[in-house]
Amino acid sequence: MNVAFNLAADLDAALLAVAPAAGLEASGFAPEVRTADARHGDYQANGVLGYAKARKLNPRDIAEKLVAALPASVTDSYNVTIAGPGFINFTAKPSLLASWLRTFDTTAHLRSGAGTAKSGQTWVVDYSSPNTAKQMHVGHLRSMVIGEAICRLLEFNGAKVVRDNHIGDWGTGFGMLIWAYKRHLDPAKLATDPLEEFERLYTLGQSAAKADPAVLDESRQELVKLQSGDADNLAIWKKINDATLEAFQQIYDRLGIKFDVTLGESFYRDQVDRVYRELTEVGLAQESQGALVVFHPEHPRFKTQPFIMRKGDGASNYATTDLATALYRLEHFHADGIVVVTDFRQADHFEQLYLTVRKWFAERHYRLPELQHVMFGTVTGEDGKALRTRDGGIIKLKDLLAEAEARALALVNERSSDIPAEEKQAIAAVVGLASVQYADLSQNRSSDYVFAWDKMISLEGNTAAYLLYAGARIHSIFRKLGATPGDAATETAASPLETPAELALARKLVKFADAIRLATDTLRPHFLSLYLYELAGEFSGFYAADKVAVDDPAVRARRLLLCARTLLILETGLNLLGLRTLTRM
RNA sequence: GCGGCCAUAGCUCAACUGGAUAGAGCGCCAGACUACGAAUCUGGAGGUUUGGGGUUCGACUCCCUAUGGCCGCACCA
Repeated sequence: MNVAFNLAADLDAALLAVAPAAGLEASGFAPEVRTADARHGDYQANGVLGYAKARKLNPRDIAEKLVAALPASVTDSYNVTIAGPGFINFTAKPSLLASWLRTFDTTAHLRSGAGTAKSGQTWVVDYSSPNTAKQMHVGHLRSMVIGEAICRLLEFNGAKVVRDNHIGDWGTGFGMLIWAYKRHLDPAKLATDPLEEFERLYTLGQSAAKADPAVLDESRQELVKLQSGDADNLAIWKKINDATLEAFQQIYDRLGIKFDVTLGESFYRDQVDRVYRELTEVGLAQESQGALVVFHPEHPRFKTQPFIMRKGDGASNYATTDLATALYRLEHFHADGIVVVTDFRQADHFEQLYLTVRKWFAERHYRLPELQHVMFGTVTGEDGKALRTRDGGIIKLKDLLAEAEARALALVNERSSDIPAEEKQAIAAVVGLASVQYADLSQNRSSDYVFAWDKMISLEGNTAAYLLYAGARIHSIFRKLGATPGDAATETAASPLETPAELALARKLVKFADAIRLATDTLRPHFLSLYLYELAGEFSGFYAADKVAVDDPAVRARRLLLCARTLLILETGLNLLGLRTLTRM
């Protein structure tokens, strides 16, 4: 039997194919097959309701005609019923579930099943993108964690992904920083902890500029000098950037993030003139109060709120570099899609940017890639305000990760006394980091999220530890029985799935495809997280209900097959989210 | 002032972008280890989806409105 990876898409296509035979106008009919509440079956088609409504027809009649026209390939695999006002419900038969599980038996096979959705496409994903000369703090975490998960999802769907760290290394802040560097540098501190020193200088420059307009003016001039190639300022700038990037790399290594390119704002410095020229030529840019700006007359707000692409003093800003960046991603990477992962406060900026890019590219007949601003909410403390240390300071990311590991270690020590100390340390590193990542990924990215250690590493509920534990338990079964996950000789001996818990688990497993599709289409990894949590729950139920280590070899074999596939999908899914997994904990 | 986002169980969050009786976890109550790992599982209680209108076969979801919160708005990113 030839089984589709995505059963819902397969059913959708089947319904569409028989629509003409059932007397429907195929052009106006979308089957709308989606996963269903388990009470109703595995999949449901809702499309006849809308179709019938638009034509004032009886939806149940239409549903009946469609079902009658379905080919044997569908009716052999599903129990099909019509319910309510005209829902068509599909319940997969055990034979179909078994075929799917036998077909998608390795990560490579899962990948080839999923990898058709975006094959041949190139996506540039712009994430992390911190400003240099500052330490990474907790606010930088979401972009990294969500961005990496999105990269992996896109790759799994067959896209070529370019991970681009679009660092902020060319902004106004550098004017103040260079101003302070020239006057207040402490060489001893520069040698011992450069980032602390840059941060001190930056803060110093910032407050000096705020207090004294003359300093502000001098800072601006430092920036203009830098941007026009002044050798001294460039040398200082380079020193700052090199030291900062080195420090960032330690965090990236820890999170398992590897950028393909690090093209910060400074990379585009010699491309901004083309942006000024083209946008002026096509009539989008205009002078206003000394600056070069873009208005969007059709937009309620942006008709008066300018998109400033060159400042009054002649310096570029992030609008300029972002415009140049969009062009570069099209021309150099041939991007079909561009994803920028930043917090929601930049929503206005990206709306203006994309409006401008669309008009600009249309005027010049450039191909327009799909432009996505993936935004996310604020990380808050339990008081609902932005997360801070107890004394009101900013939480440094390296401290936060260290605390996660320490808390995880305390827990491993408490729960797993029989594991050697060095392995406990390694386990704690995985659990600690995964908990922090998963807390972010399990939640809809657009809402703010409350950072609470206890909920994050508490091991109960929708947490990384719960998922890792499910995996560790499966590994433990195979260890105990001396079996290997996915072993072909074992699996050929498997008898048909039978018990309610076996079937429920199998039903959940085949829906991996739907979770992947949903998470990728919406660029929202939490749909995958939620699925994995439900899968782990389904496995725990199965584990409690049906013993794997039974004497009957055929029963044992089919349960081992279920264990192996659960493990495969669980680990594949967690890896797609950017988490590492464990064999015991 | 203009605009954006948000408001779901006591708490933290889901609800597949308009589908069927709004679901989980924590907490609470009651159970399950001579069981392949109890970091687990099985039940139970808990809701006028912030209030009020509207759109339609159907609304947490779309529109209007009120309230409350977060955020952005001329040279920071």
